[in-house]
Amino acid sequence: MSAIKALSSAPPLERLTLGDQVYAHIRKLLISGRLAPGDKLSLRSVADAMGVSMMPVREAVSRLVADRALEVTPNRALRVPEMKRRQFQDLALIRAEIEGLAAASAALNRTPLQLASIAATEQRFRLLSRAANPDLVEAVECNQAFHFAVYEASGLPDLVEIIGGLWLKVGPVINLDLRENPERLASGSAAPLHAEVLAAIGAGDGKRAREAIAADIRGAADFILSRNRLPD
Amino acid sequence: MSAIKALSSAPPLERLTLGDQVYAHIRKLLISGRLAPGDKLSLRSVADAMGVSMMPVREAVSRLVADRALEVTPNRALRVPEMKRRQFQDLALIRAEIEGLAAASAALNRTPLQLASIAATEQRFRLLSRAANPDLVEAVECNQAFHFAVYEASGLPDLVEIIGGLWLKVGPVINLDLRENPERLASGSAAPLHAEVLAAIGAGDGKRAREAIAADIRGAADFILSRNRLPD
DNA sequence: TGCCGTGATCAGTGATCACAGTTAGCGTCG
DNA sequence: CGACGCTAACTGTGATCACTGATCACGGCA
Repeated sequence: MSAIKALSSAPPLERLTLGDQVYAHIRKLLISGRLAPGDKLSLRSVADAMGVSMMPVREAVSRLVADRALEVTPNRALRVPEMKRRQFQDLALIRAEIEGLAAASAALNRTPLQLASIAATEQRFRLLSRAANPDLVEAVECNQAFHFAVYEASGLPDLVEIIGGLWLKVGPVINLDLRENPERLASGSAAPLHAEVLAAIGAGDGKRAREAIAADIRGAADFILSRNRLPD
Repeated sequence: MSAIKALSSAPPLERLTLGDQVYAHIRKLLISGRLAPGDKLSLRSVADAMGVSMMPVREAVSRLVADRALEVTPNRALRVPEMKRRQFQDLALIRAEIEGLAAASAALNRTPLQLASIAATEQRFRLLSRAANPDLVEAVECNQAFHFAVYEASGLPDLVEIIGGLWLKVGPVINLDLRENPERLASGSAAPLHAEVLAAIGAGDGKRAREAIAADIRGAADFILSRNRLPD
């Protein structure tokens, strides 16, 4: 029995199907903006590109379609949805509320370890946004890491999942825009607001954390809307 | 050309795949509580029961698993997830916030037609909950119809979709409980709170609508938690 | 020269087959 | 009589094939 016990200490042993891997891959491409709105995909081409059969791709795509991260047109074409201006505004409103709740909850429930993790990503993002020639891909990932470090600290996994779905929708717009307007990183108010979030969470001030996150989201959304790259 | 015009007047012609129909069917079973936590399914049995092959069922189930409305255990068993007590509390908190936002937005954005629809479902629910021997299945559906009439009136389809995902998770618990404790319908505070929601939306008072919806959600959650049927 | 029918080609959807892993039931041995 | 071990049925996953429908280019007719 002792041998059994020794073995059972290791195995979280999560199941990783091919479908899950394909899903994770496409999801990352979407959130980082490497798949832009309007881009077309096909099950067979993705299957060939990833070296698997069509089945795992179908499974992954059906989930992404359910998340509205992809869409099948009436013509049976598969593509990244265009985001209407109005929808983008609505999503910013929704995100401010939901991610604000997560930030407020994080201020009350975060562990010291989680606070340290938030502080670390905040510092990394601050240095990155100050750099003379920042790596945009890294900046995008770092911004995401900071936000989700905060949200994870809320202790509400169901809420984090909802937020992930929202990022999946706005990711192509936000990160594609950042790629084309790199100056937003330095001139924007993201870095100081992140610092404000960190300070509020450290102080256990839920209300302040909520407002800072909401301001961060609204700031980025207003910037993108002002550029007027969205249809409608 | 006039003949062409005559033809084009009719056909919205929406696409309805078998996978979509299977998804809608299982989803309805879950939300109405006819599939209870712990219930086991299998792709083949569902396929046989619905008279289709395994493929559409796979497509539907993969979406439901992505929504956490179903889960595949490491043993490859497929079942309705058990809800931990803690998770149910968290979901009530999240729902109060998100559905509260939808109600507040509905108070500001509802059309007269939507207001009438909300009033109609409110009245139906009120009569039903006063009845001597209420039809529980109908009451469950009517309660759902009222809530979503409110949320639809928010004018935020993305938000409605998120709420749908939340109901998918809590549906099996809430409606299974209602089935076993029918007295909650008459003794509960749902009917008066629904009336309050209706009044607030009619008056365009977002804050009041938000608080009434939140109170309704918390009331039902507290009742179920007091019955202590949940593990952990 | 311009339009429309027609074919090839490729899209997603659904069915069927193959496989690895698990589970449960039954027979056998101690 | 009880426990162990094997086998058979059943699970989800992945691959392959068949089918309907949509797009587009070519060619013939007006």
